[in-house]
Amino acid sequence: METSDPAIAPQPESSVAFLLVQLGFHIAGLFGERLKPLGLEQRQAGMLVRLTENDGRSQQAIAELMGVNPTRMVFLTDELEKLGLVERRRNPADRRSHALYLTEAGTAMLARVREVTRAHEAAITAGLSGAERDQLTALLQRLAGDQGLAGHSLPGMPPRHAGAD
Amino acid sequence: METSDPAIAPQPESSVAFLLVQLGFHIAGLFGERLKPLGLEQRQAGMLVRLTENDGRSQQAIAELMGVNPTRMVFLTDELEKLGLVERRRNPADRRSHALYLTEAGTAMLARVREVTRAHEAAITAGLSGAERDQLTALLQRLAGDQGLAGHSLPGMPPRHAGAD
DNA sequence: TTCGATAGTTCTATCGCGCAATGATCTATA
DNA sequence: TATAGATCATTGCGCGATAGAACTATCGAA
Repeated sequence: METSDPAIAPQPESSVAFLLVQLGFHIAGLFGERLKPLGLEQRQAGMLVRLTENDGRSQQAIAELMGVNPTRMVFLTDELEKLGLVERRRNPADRRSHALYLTEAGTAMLARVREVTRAHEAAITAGLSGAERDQLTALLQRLAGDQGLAGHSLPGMPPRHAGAD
Repeated sequence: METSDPAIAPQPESSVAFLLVQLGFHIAGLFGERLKPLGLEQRQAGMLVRLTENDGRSQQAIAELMGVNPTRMVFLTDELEKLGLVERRRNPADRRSHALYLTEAGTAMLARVREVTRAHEAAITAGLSGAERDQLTALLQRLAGDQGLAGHSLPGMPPRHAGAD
């Protein structure tokens, strides 16, 4: 414990926790910026991703997957439907529920989202070597595992970002 | 680039950016939880920390340091003053401005905040060896530097956290 | 003294969010 | 078949956080 004893490291800048929070918020905001040219918010993009993996599930099922309130899900779906990216269809087996499907435009948009995501990741890790990237990924995954974070639960992305200057 | 080619890593769970966002939000929320027994929010605690380093500066100066709106600063200062942790004093040289000072209670509270911060950091990094912690810190600092993040700009902490079940 | 600039405060509009109530529909049971 | 309770989606309402505009007091300069 002599290498980095937290008891003598009161500088928040050298704290893992602080750095993670700072980077997390910054990167989330940055991703929002990168998404703007596509006319999407983070949540909307996230929903598109969830949808491909779960095409045809009910709104509530998707909402649960995303960890969002059913009420919000209505609004979120409204927006994506208005954009023509998602389609509500009555489930003939249970006409209470709306099954959600990606439209063709939605699939195309998802491809663009994936491209943005790739560019985003590349920009973030541009300063690292491949080995460092792997190292970092492994460490972060360890932390995430320790904290009981499953891969699919996004707690909450900031809707907008002030610009962080 | 054969070790972790982003072009063939579409799984967001293995993305550095995604992990950082996920961890950042989770850890910020967790810190908020740890702060609750003290009766403080993250922003308030953050302001106490900023204040020790800048005792006697004007509200606006502190606001700028923290990257918050002057309007918010008024409210923030109000709260801390109501709690008896911070004191507004008129600056005799310029009676428009309010110089901010930590009270004795504020200094005591700051010590508790630091203790919580230490425990928080320890809990986050409990699963890492000292060497790994150093490695991770170095990598994160590199990223933060690459992103142009100065040590003092907290873009925005979430006021509360749903619990993330 | 008078004028423009500045620090802090207050007021107000906006936005995101969750809870509760509602209508439609399903399932179970008599 | 008919009725009761549960479930899905939707809508309405209010709360809390926030930023921008307007206001007051004070400063510095002409």
